[in-house]
Order: sequence, then structure tokens, then C-alpha cells
Amino acid sequence: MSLEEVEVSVSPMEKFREFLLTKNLRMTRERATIVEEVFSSHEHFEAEQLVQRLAEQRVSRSTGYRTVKLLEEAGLIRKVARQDSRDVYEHDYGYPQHDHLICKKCGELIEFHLHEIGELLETVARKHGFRMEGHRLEVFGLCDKCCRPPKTRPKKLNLL
Amino acid sequence: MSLEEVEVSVSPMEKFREFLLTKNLRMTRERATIVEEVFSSHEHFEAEQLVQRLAEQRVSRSTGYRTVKLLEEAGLIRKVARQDSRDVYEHDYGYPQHDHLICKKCGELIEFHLHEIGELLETVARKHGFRMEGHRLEVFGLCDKCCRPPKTRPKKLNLL
DNA sequence: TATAATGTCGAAACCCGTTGCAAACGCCCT
DNA sequence: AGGGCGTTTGCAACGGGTTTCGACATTATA
Repeated sequence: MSLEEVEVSVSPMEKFREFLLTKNLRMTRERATIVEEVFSSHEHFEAEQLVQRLAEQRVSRSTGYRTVKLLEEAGLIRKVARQDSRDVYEHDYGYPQHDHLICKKCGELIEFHLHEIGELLETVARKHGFRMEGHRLEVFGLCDKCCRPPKTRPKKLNLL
Repeated sequence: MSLEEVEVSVSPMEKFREFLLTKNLRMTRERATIVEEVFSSHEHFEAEQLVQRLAEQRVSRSTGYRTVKLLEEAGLIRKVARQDSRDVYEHDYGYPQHDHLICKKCGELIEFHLHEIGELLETVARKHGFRMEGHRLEVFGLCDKCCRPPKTRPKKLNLL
């Protein structure tokens, strides 16, 4: 679930086709399959998971990874974190800018948005003559569930 | 204590020894070698580079990587980015909090500090019952050198 | 001091992601 | 339809980083 929907005029598939066109690349069966798969759900996903699901649809490992990179370049998805040495992506196109609180224990990703951050970064970038294109902000710590006391015996507290 | 430097009462080596103690781990020849090597210069470094230098000092690949993780856990170093699928680290202990502008083209890392960010994040985290332990903020784009026009033919502009 | 328990190490295997390459494909041209 | 040419694909190999495993070292137990 996300913060708020954003107006989307064309489908991801169409958007990707346009992107490919501008780079003189082709929309193939494999690439179409991958876009379908990626946008069939709005959850975060790990590249490796995706690639494995793709294997069942006659799309190879390398094509999977290659296309994920293209989707990122096209602005359809973005890499939000790296968990247990696996890359985690989420939809970017059609969704509002946000960042994440990441629980070190259970891995939960909590979305938040602070519009001040974009402005602050823009200012800093300008001061350094840097042309900002985007950012990734990962906040590490413990989510409320995980930072409560252990509770080793959650049930049958006083039944015996 | 000045703005740039942060008060450091004990050496990284000592700090690490304390950390190991709290986890019932031991300070060995290999771990000492690694701390020496890591803190012999204040520059950013890539794990792989380090591990290769360590090979010359009779420290294995696995021990190198394992100890880098321990150093991170101990708060002595932190991972600041991932470039070309290689992890980049820098000293954390004894250095003030900061983040980076990262040039997509040449890979330059430009440090900056915005104290507002810490406060903003603290507020957001509290709102979600999240116990924040740290963050990593990577700002992507082009540094001033790389975003100036291509200049493919730097010389002889109008000589012919 | 003997014995068990815990830590540590290096080698090799493994995992995720990338890349080089040859064969296959898509697309335009005639 | 057939030829030409750049693109795409899958395979296999590679690279960085992690994990497993057996041998060894250190500490605790007694």
C-alpha cells in the first residue's frame, strides 16, 4: 500500500515501449513478459525472486537482470535497498516520491515522505554545482514490533 | 571540541577491542592487522581493495570480509555506497555525520552535512514507533565537471 | 592437567548479479 | 522472398561477497 496515487496517463507497458523507442531498442516477447510480471503486483520485490519466477516463463536469468536495469533506467522502478545482499526494487512510475525506514531485525520496510528533504538536497546540490537526479535514503533501526522486549513466551502466560 | 573533529578518547584499535569484549570475541593477530590497515588512511575504501592488500599480510579473503562486517557493527566504519557492485566504506568513529553526492559518471563522492536531516528523520521515526539507529543517504546525479557540455573537441575550435 | 566448550581460520562452495560471445531474431531494403 | 545488419537472447564464465566446513587455537570446567 502506498501514500497516494498519482495521475498516470499511459500504462507501464506503453511507457516502457516509448523509452525503448528513444533508445532504438525493441519491445520483445521477453521484455513484455517481464513488464507484466513486475507490474502484476504493487509490492516491493527482490530481483532474484523475479528472475526465478521468470524462468518459468522462458525468460533467462541474464535477460531478467538486464531488463530490470532497463526498467530502472526508464524510471519505471527504482532500487530502494539491499537486504541480505539482495537488491530490493519497487515501482516508481505513477507513485509518489518516498523513502523507507528499514527494520534490521525483521526487514520490514515502512514508507514515509518528507517533502523538506528534496528541497534541502536541491539546495546542497546547487551549492556544489551538482546536478541532482535522485536520491536513495535508507533509515536503519528497529520497528516497533522488534524493539519491544523479547517476549519469549507469548502465549499461555498463566494457564498452567 | 571543534565542528569538524569529534572527540576521540580511545584509538580505533582500543574501541574495537572493547566491542569484541562485549560480544565475547577475541582480538587476534588477523583482526589487529585489519584495523591497522583500515585506519592507516582516512580515505574511502573498497572492501575488495582492502582484502587484496590484506592477502599480502597473511589474512584470508573470508577473514577480511568477516572483520569488515564486525568493524561496521562496531560503528568504526560505515558503508557509504555501492559503486559498480562494489561496496565503499569510510571511517565512522571519530568523524562527524555526513552524507554524499555521488556522480553517476565519474563516481566522485562529495561529502556534505545537513543537521536538519537527522532531526527530521528522528521525528518521522518516532511517529512510527521506530527506533532509528542510523541512515544512509545517497544523492545521485552529475558533478559539476561531468555535467558541463561534452567538449568533445577541446582544442582547435575554429582553426580550420 | 585433562576435557569440554567456544572461537577462529582458510579453503572451497555457494549466491547474486554482470559480461563476453555466438547464434538467433527483428526489421528494413530491394 | 532473400540479404544485410544491428539487437536480443541464452549460455557459460566471471567477480564480489557470504557461508559452510573441518582443523586448530583459546578459554572455561573440574
